[in-house]
Amino acid sequence: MPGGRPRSFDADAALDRALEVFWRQGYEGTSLTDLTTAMGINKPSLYAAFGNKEELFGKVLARYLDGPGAYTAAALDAPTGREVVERLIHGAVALTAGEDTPEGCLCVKSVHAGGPDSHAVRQDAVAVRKAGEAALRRRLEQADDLPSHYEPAALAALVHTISDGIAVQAAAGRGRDELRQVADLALRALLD
Amino acid sequence: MPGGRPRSFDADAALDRALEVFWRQGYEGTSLTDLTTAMGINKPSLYAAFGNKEELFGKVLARYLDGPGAYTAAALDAPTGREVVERLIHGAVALTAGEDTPEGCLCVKSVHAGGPDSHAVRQDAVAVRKAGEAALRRRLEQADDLPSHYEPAALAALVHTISDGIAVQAAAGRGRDELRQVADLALRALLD
DNA sequence: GAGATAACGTACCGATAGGTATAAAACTTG
DNA sequence: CAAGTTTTATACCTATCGGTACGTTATCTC
Repeated sequence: MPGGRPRSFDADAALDRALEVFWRQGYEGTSLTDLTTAMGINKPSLYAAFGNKEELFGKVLARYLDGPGAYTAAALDAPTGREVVERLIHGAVALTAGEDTPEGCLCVKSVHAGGPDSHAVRQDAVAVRKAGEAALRRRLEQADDLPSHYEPAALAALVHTISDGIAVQAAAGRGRDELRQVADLALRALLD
Repeated sequence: MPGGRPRSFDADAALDRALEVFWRQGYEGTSLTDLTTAMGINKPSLYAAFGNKEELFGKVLARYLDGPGAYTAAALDAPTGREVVERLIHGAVALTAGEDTPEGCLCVKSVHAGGPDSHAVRQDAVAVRKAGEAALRRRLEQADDLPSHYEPAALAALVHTISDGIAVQAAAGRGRDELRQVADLALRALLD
């Protein structure tokens, strides 16, 4: 009883194209025409496969976390607390100033979508960020190699903050090499 | 020979209203209707007094730097390098998590306007940021009380990065009290 | 008070926003 | 091959976008 015309595009590949557009231009700066052009499909196909713009963004955000942003979860598997922090900070540079991807961080960009129609999108981004920081805090609670004056929650917040700063710097055009120096200096200040 | 009907609104006050809207909603998230409503004037008056949306934003950005953002220049007058850094970081918290102003930083938000029509605005914000950091670097070059392993340029970049991170955190909803703790912890890591 | 000047309010402009109705096309199942 | 199903492409919808033409109103100068 199924049947029907098969779709002529790869949904995952199309989602990746949508990710790149949203990542580069932000939610508000991206039109449906931008999306359909980049994805190589037309609007009815987009709506049938992904829902409206807001829902598509939700799926793109999930893919972002699962792909380019996966380092944040992976970093928590490092053996020591210091190494967790190092991986997060270096990972932020690699992500936000990567050579084959747009500059900046999709999540940070989305937090700054302030228009009336972007409320849900901003909330999504905020929720993702909060969950990530909570996971980092829990991981740091189990580390015993960090300078003793750090409370895990406070250190998690600070690492998150520095990571955000790196994303802004990348979005504002600072290059990868310079950004790596900033990251190394931050790590020395934090961990030495 | 002058004459003519006098304008029925205070241009400076209107600019302040425009500032608040842009600050809260970002450049792309703000429509002319949002602006005229907040400013209490209609479109022809807006265009006659401030030019188009892009030019208005330029004037708003200048006013932002001269008003809420003036602490960045004022901080450079502090007697010691340490105090300069402290004022900048604490000032970032006060600015981005102030109780009577929108959360976040207009300049950081504007950097994240990624749409095709926002190119000039993003460039403006980037230029302002670059100038600010250069001024900070020059000030730090003349400080002799900072930990000796800091190069002024690198420290300026790191302080700027942390300041950006604070702005993102504020935009993402972290409250003032928590943010102050983050700032204090960052200062201890940087300067102790 | 008569002109000249400039800001005002309204009503409008083309372009584009996000989103959909409709019908042709491409497949699976019987 | 015919029926049923789903995707495709085109063409269109309303609302709003940034921006402006135009006639009215208020002021200054003479």
